Amino acid sequence: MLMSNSPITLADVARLAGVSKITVSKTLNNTGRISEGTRERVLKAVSDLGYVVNSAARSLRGGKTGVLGMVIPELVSPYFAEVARAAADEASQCGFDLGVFTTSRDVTRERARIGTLLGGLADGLLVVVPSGNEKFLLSLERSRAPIVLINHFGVQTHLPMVRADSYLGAKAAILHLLSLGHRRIGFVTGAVGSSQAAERLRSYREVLAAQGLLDENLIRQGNFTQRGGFEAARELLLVPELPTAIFAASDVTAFGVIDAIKDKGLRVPDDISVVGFDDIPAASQVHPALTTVRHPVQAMAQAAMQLILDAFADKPVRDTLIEFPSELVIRESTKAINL
Amino acid sequence: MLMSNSPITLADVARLAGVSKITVSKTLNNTGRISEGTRERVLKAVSDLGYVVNSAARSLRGGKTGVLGMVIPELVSPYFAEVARAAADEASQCGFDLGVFTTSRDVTRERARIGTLLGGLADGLLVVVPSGNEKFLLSLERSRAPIVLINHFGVQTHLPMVRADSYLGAKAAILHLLSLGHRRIGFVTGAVGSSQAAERLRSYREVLAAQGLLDENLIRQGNFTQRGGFEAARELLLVPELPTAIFAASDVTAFGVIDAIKDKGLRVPDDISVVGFDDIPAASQVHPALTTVRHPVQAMAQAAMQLILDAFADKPVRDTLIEFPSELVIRESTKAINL
DNA sequence: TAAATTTGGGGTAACGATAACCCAAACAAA
DNA sequence: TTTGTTTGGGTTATCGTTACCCCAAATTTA
Repeated sequence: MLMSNSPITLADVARLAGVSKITVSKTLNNTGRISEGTRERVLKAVSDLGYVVNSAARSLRGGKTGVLGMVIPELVSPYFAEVARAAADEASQCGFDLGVFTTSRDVTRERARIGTLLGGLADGLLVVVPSGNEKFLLSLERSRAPIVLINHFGVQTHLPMVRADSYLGAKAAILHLLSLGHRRIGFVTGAVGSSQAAERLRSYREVLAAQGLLDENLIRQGNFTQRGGFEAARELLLVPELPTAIFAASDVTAFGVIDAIKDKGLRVPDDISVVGFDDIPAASQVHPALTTVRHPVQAMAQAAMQLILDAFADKPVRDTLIEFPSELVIRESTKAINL
Repeated sequence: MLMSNSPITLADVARLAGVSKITVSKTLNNTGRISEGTRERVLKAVSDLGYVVNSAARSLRGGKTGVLGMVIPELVSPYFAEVARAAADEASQCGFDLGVFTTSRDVTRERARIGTLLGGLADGLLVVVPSGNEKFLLSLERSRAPIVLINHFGVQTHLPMVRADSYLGAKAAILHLLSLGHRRIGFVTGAVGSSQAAERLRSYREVLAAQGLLDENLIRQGNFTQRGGFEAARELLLVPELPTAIFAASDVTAFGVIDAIKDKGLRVPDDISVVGFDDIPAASQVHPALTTVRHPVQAMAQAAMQLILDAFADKPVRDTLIEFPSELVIRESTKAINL
């Protein structure tokens, strides 16, 4: 158990066990026929030396590294963090490790990075792009390594995709509020340019318009941050006739909205009901617990993993699109309107 | 720009440019003497073919991959997410990409994974261990690749470490509350087993005891989650004589505490002041904005990166310990006691 | 003019692991 | 006894890149 300064290779193990490198390799990979005695000697040598395979060498030789890469826009966003967590869990289940990278603002650098990753470091890639960058996707499409897009909308591509519906989930949320008797329902949007945010707003507009309840004056611009939600709601609460419910384009936004409502001396849900979107972990931890629309991130992660595995098995995955419905989760922040 | 099914190598570029592989390599790495004309032809071929170096091969040859690994206990914790973000920013500044991995519950697997990472995939490692696992650290110490421990307390090790003080920061927070006139100060602890949580509690006890104000009955157990903070505070608010301030062992805990206070019909900070710890991004986004103790994660990330770079440059880094003071950030959740 | 230096570029080998192939010995079948 | 088959294991070549060394031509210096 000495601290050797040079890394231990197969050759070192082979020497100690008195066999050839191949025999060690075969033992560790369970390929080829090895006698029980030899196997034990090899395993002991491996353990004594603390040998671990050099992934670079294995990768170069054509094997897998056992590492998958994931690219997300940012780490500190609870939603992306949750998506990454689900993916990491799922990858782990399948015997892979997941390395999470954040996208670089610089597209050229991003391309280079993806190249690096795919050039032997990772066996495959899960990419979450907020609003698809065309060039970026094109360069991705040219890679021969498995790549799965998550929550991608917009720019056309042949890459396999997994995503969650936002439209129907938002519709369910609005219908829920309507069923509780709410007629004046406000909306705080997500970030400009986010396709998901656009879908949620579109759903809000269409459902309320169908009921003749759409009032554009009850819509305020948010940006997926808590402060954004706070500011937007504070403005919204300045209208002459207050809404009895507010639908926020994300849970984090909803937290800001709730802050603003409480700050004005009103109560949630007694005075104003609030619905969020995403069902991030914190949604069930706040008080009152947040009624929200859940994106089935676990199922998405599973599907994405399956696509990666399929690609490894040379099954065709191009042009695959798997879409999951989002689901209304009713908690404590919504309540029937008090007449 | 054809979509070739086999990856493009140096040889392909060399063929197209009419030079040898070595010339291409030298051109790309700026080593050796290359004429301007040749350089241009090579660069054009690289660009036409969309060539990117195979990191595995480069790593195997003894070079660097340009990728650093980071291991954190969990992705969804705002504090760890923030630490990871800071590290990724800093790595990016230094020309590295940072892959974030979450620790596996299984120590054996963890060892294997670290081995994989260090076996050619990553040039170095930043490790955040919540409570140091001895075996794990030992195996880390035997690696020849640069490793930096972040926020490590407890188990002895020779690995270079960067950490933030918790004791003095907590002391500053308590002194702040005392200066505002608070005499009954509650405390909601962090997770059992966390060395950071223990430090914060120790500080609370010692400072208050020195003033003769320590009341063990005002201490409740939390677990670094919002719900934990909520439950703990709800219990705490059942004591006959209410505290006028509550110190929470983390910002997330503080959010739960605030929820509980508001839920009881009291106001923050008018009735009860609240102080958190960590200064996660959300702390400044909530309303009222949270008074808290900031861990200088950016500075820590910078220092950690510097240690990695030093190690690359063969400077001695063993047994280095860089500790940063934490800093009180006064916002809106604390207020002078109203008599 | 001859010798020394610079410039531009190529050849070879090696990093560590493993797939494909090969080869002895031992055993069974004919 | 001869032939066929299994068992256990080693040889060779290769993945893509780059450090080290070498060589030819061009240029400078003596």
